[in-house]
Amino acid sequence: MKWSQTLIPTMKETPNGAEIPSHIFMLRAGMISQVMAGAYAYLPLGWRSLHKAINIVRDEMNKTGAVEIFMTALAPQSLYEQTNRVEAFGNVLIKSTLVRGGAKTPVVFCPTHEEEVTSIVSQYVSSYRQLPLVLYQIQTKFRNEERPKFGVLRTSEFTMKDAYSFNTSLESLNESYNAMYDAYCKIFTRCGVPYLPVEAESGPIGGDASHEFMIPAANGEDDVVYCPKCHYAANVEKAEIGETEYARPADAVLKEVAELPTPGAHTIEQVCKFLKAKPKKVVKTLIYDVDGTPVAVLVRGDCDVNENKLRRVLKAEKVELADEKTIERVTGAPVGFAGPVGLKEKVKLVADPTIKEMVNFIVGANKAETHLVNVNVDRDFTVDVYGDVRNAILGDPCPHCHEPITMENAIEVGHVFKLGTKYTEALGAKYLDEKGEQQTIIMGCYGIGVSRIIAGLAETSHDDHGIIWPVSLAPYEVCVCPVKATDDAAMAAAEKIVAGLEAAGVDAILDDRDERPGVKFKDADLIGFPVRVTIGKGLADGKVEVKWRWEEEASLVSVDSVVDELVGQLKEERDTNARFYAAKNAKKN
RNA sequence: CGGGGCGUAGCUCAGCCUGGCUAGAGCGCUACGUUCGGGACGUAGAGGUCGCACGUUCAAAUCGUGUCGCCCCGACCA
Repeated sequence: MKWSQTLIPTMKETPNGAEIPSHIFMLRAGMISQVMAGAYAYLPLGWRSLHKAINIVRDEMNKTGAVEIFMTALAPQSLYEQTNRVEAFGNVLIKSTLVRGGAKTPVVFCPTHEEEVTSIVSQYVSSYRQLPLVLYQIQTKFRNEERPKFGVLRTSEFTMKDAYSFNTSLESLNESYNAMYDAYCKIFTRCGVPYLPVEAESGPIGGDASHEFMIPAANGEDDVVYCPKCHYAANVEKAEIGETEYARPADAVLKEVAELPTPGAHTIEQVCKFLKAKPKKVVKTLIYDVDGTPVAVLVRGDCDVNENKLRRVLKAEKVELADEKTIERVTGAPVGFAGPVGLKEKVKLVADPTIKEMVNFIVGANKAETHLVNVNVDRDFTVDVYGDVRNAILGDPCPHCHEPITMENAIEVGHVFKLGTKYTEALGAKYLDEKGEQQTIIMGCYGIGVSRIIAGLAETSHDDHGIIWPVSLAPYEVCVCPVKATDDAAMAAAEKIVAGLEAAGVDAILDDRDERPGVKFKDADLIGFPVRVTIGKGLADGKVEVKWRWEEEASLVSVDSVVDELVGQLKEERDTNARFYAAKNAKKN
């Protein structure tokens, strides 16, 4: 391919609005173009890279025995009503109406395909002999994000690989799950992205066990808990906190409770500012509605309540923050001044055990514009239930080895779930077993945000000059760059090299632009082609220059052997990313 | 949906506060010439309903109101 015949609109300056490396470089390298908030068109280079990721995903899926299908992006809303997910998805679901003649059909843009695939399977699978079956597709998903951001990392429309396993037993489900888990590890390794599988909440999709695949990155939106000693890793939403004995220091002096006016201070931040205290000295009291009954939940000021954990601790169905009315009724005060001491209405007190070791802390007074100081648990109030009801924070004990955990930001790129029978039950996907008895199919589902792999790579693999693509995802593997476009001998040599590479199945691009060398080099670095072959003065001696993007030094290679040499090196690199990873590790040390 | 910022040429921005000549710069683009190993230079050009609407005014890119769009923080989110 000749540079002059494709469309590569590189930019010298950072477009207004791009703030994180992946967004900045993908725009500047001319890979993507914004259409509206949360929607990007892939230009030739971006599309090529996305396609390579898709092919790697497809290859590994096929190797597991999964079978590719292609479902519709548009589905009747009624399908989602059967599983109650129109309500569950809420505003995330993009709805529309088809008008045909006088008839109107409500439809949705599919945010995922459990319903559709299950409906298909229920139609055509009826015997245990047809199972297990794993179907997958690679397709555009639509989710109305309330706040799309960070370029291609969070969009309303994105490319996803979604796979669904249909099993007859939990053992079979585990096999499918493990096969997917292993395939995901291979996929991310082949794509050159760092990844960390972590334990995860299964969220509104439902089901039991689940793991997320995370790319550790400073701009990631998820927080991951990691134990450096035993390697326990979990999403902060899920991470358990190791059990520890919390107790007040033996020499603690408990002061007298005092009531202090705190006008206008109804958030932790405001209270702290007002009383000149740290959030660690405050205990937050949140009133929750737990299956219709109000419950007070206590955590330290710098911690967040985790509703999933709370639900499990209380063995409840539904947990949500109580409304204003309930809070006022329970506390006798407006929102923001709730405290455990002297609640107007007797409610259950649930607390994080961390508060046991707190001395003379601050709580709301259940009275407008007032807080209590020097409050101590057991002396001033008693807790009904202690439990792990908050998100882990840096330094909490690991649930397995009790070492202090670390936290990092990460980008979610994959998620595997054991779904169970939630969808097959709702949509009547059943089969007859060996005994001729009717059974409900057991399901698993497995997703990869393919477009996020590309953004995640750019986010984790770049330098000041631009992106550093591994061979496996690079839009072109080799950029052949004659220093002078007007030099006929150089151009002829370049064309021959490109033709040779292409004939051997290497993706090569010829920078045939009549630009000054500096411009070409800068563009090549910005886009991040793994190999640049420079044809300049050395050609007189029969030499060209081969420079790998992530290596400092270029090497001189004979113009006659450069094609063979590169074909060999690239073949190996495509499969292993060995040079790429070696350079990354070298940089780390 | 709350808070903040921005909207002037393909891109990055100045001009707006304090209204007034033909609305500017750099990059990019076109032509010609000189250059040619890390974003060259000269000359000549093309390119703009100043996001949109209404209002104030003799006069609006500039002031006011409204609206739309984009970005960031928060809430939200398989």
